[in-house]
Amino acid sequence: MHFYHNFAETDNEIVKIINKIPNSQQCDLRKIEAFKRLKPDEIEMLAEERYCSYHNKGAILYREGNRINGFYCIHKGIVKLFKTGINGKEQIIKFAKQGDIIGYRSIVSHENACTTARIIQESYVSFISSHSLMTLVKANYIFSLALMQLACKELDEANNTIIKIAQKTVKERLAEVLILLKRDFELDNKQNLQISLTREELANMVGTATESVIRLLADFKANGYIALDGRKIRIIDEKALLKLGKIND
Amino acid sequence: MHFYHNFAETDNEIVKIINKIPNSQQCDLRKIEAFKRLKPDEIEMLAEERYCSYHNKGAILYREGNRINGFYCIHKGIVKLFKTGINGKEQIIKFAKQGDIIGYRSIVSHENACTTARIIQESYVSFISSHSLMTLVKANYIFSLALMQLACKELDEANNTIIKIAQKTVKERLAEVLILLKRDFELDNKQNLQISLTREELANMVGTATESVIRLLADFKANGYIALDGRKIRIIDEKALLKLGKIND
DNA sequence: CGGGACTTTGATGTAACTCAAAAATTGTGG
DNA sequence: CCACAATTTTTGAGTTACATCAAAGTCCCG
Repeated sequence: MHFYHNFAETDNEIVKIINKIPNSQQCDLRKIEAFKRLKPDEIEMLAEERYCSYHNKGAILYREGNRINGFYCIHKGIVKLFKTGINGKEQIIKFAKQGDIIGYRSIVSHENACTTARIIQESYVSFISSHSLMTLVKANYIFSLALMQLACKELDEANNTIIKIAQKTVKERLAEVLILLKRDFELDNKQNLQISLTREELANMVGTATESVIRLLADFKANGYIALDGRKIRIIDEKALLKLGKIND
Repeated sequence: MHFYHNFAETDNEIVKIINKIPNSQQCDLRKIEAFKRLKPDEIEMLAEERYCSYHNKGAILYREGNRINGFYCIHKGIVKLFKTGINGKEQIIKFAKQGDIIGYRSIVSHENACTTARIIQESYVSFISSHSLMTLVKANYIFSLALMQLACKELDEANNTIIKIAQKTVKERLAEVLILLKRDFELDNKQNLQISLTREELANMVGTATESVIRLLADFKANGYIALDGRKIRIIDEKALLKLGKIND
């Protein structure tokens, strides 16, 4: 279990004030996928009203069950979204990265956050109020449609995850997760997966025990599919993993 | 495996012509949840353009991977939505019933259907074209928002299913499924679950083997939690099932 | 009353979990 | 920068929930 002693853990508001940063080019709203269909003046309006901040690894943006009155745009870094299940075991729903928005679901539905968002790689984010979002939805049906498409895309992914967990073995799922991590996140200069996860986090993605992940990674390594160096993972034989994971596309 | 010899299996269009029915009060669009926020004249417009039909058990409304150019409203009956996984094994995503709409995700995303929709209890449905939907989205942002909320609600449910399958045992999941079926579908005059499912379908909801469902149902019966009479299932001790299924709410 | 589809029961194998304890890595304060 | 504490990772052994395979029994419906 983790116990990060971070300001964000204890008081979200204080962190925001401490971490406030200028609306620099590091926080360009035009690079947010969901905003691609906004007109220049709408982007301008958002840029005026949004709130930029910087967060270290371990910080919490929002917590499952909390009321949130806005959503976040990720300009840089990686944010882990997870739900807390039985005995406090995490289930990782997704990793959000540059260009993604998170938390919009809760404000559209007028419900409390259904996941916790924790920074796992130092991030620049913007906070946009629920009010700003609603103004745009009202004014621009193309944007509204884009948002709907985003929700539908995530729904599709979630349904695919259900069938994966229900029908594939742990080994197959782990192989697939490695492939997906390679596709979603760049490689570093040494060809390793750029995202750094603990074995426990990998287990929480796959839906298994930490020990199982460890044994399977060792197995993959022994077969020459991957190379391991601490938390660095390098995929050597992607084809083998594709086959092992029964991945079609 | 199933081999329904139904027209719908071989030619969807023919079925529609055969099954066309008048736009009777059995197909009242005002009873569709997603249309609650439409104005009377908008409902009127939809009623003009929609297409009503009747389908027997076993009929297919659309198939995973098919292009669909509209969506369906369920006025009566039950429709099973499932994805086909490894070795053709079904994973049931949800059951749609009176008041629900299905297939809208695909037309919003301009993608092929990601599930197959099969009637499991004789149904009255309306087909509404993609064009009609878009007209409404464009004209009425409140409706647009309602649709977005629907997608977000389904997304939330899907995420909850993920954590359930990943962290609960088959026994716990089966107990939960029985509870959910009781909540979502009425009981018949003999206090049995009104929805009639094969053991295989139950297995495809839970994500397990048919034999496991059979053994666990026998176990539940032996403990006095449920009564069985063929496919009729009566829940006797809901509290025990709640506890067994580790259900909080 | 015969045949196809479902359901049930039994026997067996194994993937994966759990618990425990050692080894390695990471972080921290003096 | 080192020593010590705290995580995290790894390995081992034992257990079990669940899948698989096979065969018999039951239910329909024409």
